[in-house]
Amino acid sequence: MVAKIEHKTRTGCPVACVLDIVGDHWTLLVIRNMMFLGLHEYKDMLETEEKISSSILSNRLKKLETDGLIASIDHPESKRRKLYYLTSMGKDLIHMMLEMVLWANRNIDHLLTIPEDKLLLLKNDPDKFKALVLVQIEEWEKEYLS
Amino acid sequence: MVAKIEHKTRTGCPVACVLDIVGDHWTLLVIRNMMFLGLHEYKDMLETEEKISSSILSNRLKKLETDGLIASIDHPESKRRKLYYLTSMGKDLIHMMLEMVLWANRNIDHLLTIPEDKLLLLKNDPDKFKALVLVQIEEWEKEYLS
DNA sequence: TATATATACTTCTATTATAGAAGTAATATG
DNA sequence: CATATTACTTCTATAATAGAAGTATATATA
Repeated sequence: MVAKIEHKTRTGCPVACVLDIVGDHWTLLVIRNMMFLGLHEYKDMLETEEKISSSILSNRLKKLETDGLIASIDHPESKRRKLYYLTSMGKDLIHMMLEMVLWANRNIDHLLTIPEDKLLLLKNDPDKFKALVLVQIEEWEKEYLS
Repeated sequence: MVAKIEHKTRTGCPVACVLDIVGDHWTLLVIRNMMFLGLHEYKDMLETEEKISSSILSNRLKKLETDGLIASIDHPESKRRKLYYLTSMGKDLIHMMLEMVLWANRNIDHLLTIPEDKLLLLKNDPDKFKALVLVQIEEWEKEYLS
């Protein structure tokens, strides 16, 4: 039996509910770290180019865990390290994340600096891109989650 | 010739860029007002159930206009009223918005209070749902934008 | 014409969130 | 045993937010 997770939401509007969970400057970047950059550790997320502050990262990881989008385990090689990973709820954000990226590609192309080939695959075959991302996640899971 | 709009973004990561434009508690609710609720006036947006404050609404409408996601005209019937509407860039957010709603439907269903029939259409035929939303927007445009 | 009201804001203030620096406790490495 | 690494927490200055109140202009009503 799984305890029902409590979210505080402003209203029952799905847009408002989603924003109450991931609607801030940092939460979706943490998700990006795990989903697209394959990061699983605190120290690695601290070092991403957006320079998230230690307190915010800690705070967001906790909220994401409380909200059920991520989970964590001890690193098998060290007790002082933790591994964070996406739950099915977190992984399911891939569709929304991809639409964000595609919107950016269509509308603010000039601001982006991701590699051309990645962008092309994303654009021409978003489903394949999703599948590739999910395969990478699964491979990590096979290795670290028994 | 159209002036290039300047956005300040943390980095060239598409996720970070999109978050710099719409990544806060209120911006996407304003978009929702215009996209799904068919609202076009300040006063109507003030009265939505999330109870946005006047200063935040004003602030977000300005930022959205600066960022090129919405535009505004005087109300044809009254000079003291303004009509806000989505630009093509704003309308193009529909794909992302829909994925947000679908994620909510799949993962936090118990928190939502939108009508069952709307949810069913959304779920079973998201493309039709999108088309309907866009048709409504186009009808408004035909009436108010020459 | 004078007065009241509507609309789209702006201003003010208290509270909350954020960023950045520094500190801490537990573990691991040399 | 000394030093370093990791995952935080704590502190503080700055910025953002919410809510109440005020303002300017346009329109409606007596």
